[in-house]
Amino acid sequence: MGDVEQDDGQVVAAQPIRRLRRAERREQILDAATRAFARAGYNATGLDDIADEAELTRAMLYRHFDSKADLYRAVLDRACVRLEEATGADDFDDSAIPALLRAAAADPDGFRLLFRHAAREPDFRELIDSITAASREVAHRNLARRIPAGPWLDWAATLIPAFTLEAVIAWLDAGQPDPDQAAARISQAVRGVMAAAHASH
Amino acid sequence: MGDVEQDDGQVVAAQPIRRLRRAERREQILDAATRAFARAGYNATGLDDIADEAELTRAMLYRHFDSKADLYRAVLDRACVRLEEATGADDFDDSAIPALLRAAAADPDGFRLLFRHAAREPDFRELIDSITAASREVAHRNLARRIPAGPWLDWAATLIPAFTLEAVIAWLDAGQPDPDQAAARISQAVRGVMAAAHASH
DNA sequence: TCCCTTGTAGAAGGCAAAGTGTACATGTAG
DNA sequence: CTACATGTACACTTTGCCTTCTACAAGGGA
Repeated sequence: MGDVEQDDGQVVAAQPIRRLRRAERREQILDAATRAFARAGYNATGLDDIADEAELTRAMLYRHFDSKADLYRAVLDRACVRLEEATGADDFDDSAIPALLRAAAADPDGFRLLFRHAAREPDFRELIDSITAASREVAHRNLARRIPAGPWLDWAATLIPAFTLEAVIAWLDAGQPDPDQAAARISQAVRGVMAAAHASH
Repeated sequence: MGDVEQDDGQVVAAQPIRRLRRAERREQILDAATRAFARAGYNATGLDDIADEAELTRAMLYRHFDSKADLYRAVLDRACVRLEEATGADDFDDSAIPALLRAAAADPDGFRLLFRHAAREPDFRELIDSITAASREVAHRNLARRIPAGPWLDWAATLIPAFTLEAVIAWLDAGQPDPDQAAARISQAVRGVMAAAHASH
């Protein structure tokens, strides 16, 4: 029976127990964990929070993942894979920003989790560092055609990818208005930052 | 005696025990804690890490601070106060960015700690939120003269302060080259972002 | 119908790190 | 001189939370 005896002794009809196949349940847990972790990051999120979010018991989490860290890695990995699928090889051409917006809109919790939390967590940031390092490389190559080598080139190559991510997250926070306009505005803003970076002051 | 018997039985001259008055020692602990926390944030930094950094024992930390959280708050408070002193009322006029650069250069660990770590830590972000909220307010007011109310105004008002901080931190990471040029470049970049935000697309 | 898998509920274990206590050493103010 | 605040050293307790274990319930395919 799915019935439940409450504190006051009343017996009420509870939700019939939903049974899913392993793969489905796993995905559902990953979805819930992504939402839960996205709120406060790894440390501040207890397994109970995740279990509640997934409407499951803590025990079930351990039937699908070896540990909290394992679950977190699975969450981050999935978010990374989705991001890479959505953005392609990330060549930083004009199609990159619309692709990034699509990816963020398709999985906003995962996106925020990756760049707002995981990027600052010592035990996990390596996963994200590979992405940001690659972006910096690409930006560095592209900017090197206009900006002479030196600290300002390094500065711009670090700043522009970081700025782009901030702009995308701010767009999510603003309610995802008009993706096409967003892409145009962010692209223009990036050009503005580039201009400032290679101006002679 | 400041001498110390080592594992191998040898007795060597140790550092003479440095005794400081309470206020001095407190400041020294805050300095060390700022450095230690700045590396990895609150959770990933143990009291032993801080004690090592300060060249003291854990017990001493408790003579100056009630708890780890108390110490962290003291560190953040001091960083906030220094920041506010260095930037003045933060009116976001043209003097704001040079002031921000001065503040960051004067206390780079504190600056990074505030905006890279504390801003994402649920138990402590309230301290930083007041700063970022105020910046957003100011930006919102200034931008409202050019950008019609709506999601794009909100987007720009969130993004521009965040971008400015990213730019300052990237400048720290690049080795703090030429503060005057940095201010000019960041100001120009901000104008570029503003232009993109209020363009009609 | 039978039985395996998925599921609940909750107690108990274990471990890392915070927090406390005690004993003792020593520079410095009074 | 001497008393106290500052300091070391280190063992101990507490706590929070991950992790494991046990006992039982129930859906659903063979």
